[in-house]
Amino acid sequence: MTQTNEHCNAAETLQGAGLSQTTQRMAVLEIIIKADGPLSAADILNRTDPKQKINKVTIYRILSSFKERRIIRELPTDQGMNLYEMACRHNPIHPHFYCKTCRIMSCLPPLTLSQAMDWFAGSNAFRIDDVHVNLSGVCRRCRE
Amino acid sequence: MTQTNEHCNAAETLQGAGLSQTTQRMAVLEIIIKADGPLSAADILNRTDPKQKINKVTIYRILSSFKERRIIRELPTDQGMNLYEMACRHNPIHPHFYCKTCRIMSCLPPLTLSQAMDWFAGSNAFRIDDVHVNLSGVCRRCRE
DNA sequence: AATTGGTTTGCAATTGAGTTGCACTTAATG
DNA sequence: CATTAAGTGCAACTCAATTGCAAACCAATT
Ligand SMILES: [Mn+2]
Ligand SMILES: [Mn+2]
Ligand SMILES: [Zn+2]
Ligand SMILES: [Zn+2]
Repeated sequence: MTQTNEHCNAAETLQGAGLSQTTQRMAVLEIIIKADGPLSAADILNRTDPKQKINKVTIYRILSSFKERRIIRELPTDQGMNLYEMACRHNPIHPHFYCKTCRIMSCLPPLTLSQAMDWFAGSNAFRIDDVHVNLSGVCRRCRE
Repeated sequence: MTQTNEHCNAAETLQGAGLSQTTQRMAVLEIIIKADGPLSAADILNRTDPKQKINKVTIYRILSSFKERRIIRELPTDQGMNLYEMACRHNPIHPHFYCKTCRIMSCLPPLTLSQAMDWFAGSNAFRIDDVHVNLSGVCRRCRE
């Protein structure tokens, strides 16, 4: 239910993605690696060293380039903002649970939809109000 | 791949949900029922009768109350806006495909995740870049 | 019919996440 | 070091969605 990405190394990850190793990128990546759940851009800003605060715009640009290079995944919420988590081999794609009250997104174990249904039927950990399954990419018409 | 909700009746639906039958609510609901895919608030506004244009705020409030009463489902996109579709018995919950190029969201047949993987592996209809599975509701800690 | 009170709508102003333009700074390379 | 493309900070901006408030609507009484 929590991310187990303590194995990822920020410097190596940047190098592997062909991104130069700036202090801002290192700081943002280390915050995401250390996090025990998905973070918003504001969460990341709040966790930066107050002595060398990174500009909000820079954080958005870094997140955007990390996402593009598949270092992180972007998780849209119903609340009009995105959350981010590591997309490394230690953190395979999985469902999430977003609590509308405390606004915390929890990671769930990877399951098929039907397994998930069974699991939730027998679980009272969450009261599920909504299920969203969304794929995105480029449709056939737009590729030709 | 398209919605088959031609069976839903706007007036009955409002009555069943305990909502009074105003001209604005009827217009919005009929637009969503007739649509052949999920619509944004702006899409709905564009489809209202120009002679009796409904205010944008009213549309948001109507969508909000429909969502609350489970008449419609809200589908967040990566693009910072929500899409809406009928949540009636004729339109069971299912995955969606959002094309980042033409910005059209297509409805996909209901499948388990593993079925979906197989289906997509053999299909070249879409180039899938992202998969999001999100549940939301209220967590245990927030319920007690 | 007129009165009442609660609900719904319209308009203007506002919020807040995310973006853009441009000048300044920094990291990588020789 | 010196050069230069890449990265960053700041201010202004965009745009979906929200809020406050007054006017309009509607149903239920008098
Ligand atoms: Mn996760
Ligand atoms: Mn759909
Ligand atoms: Zn909670
Ligand atoms: Zn397309």
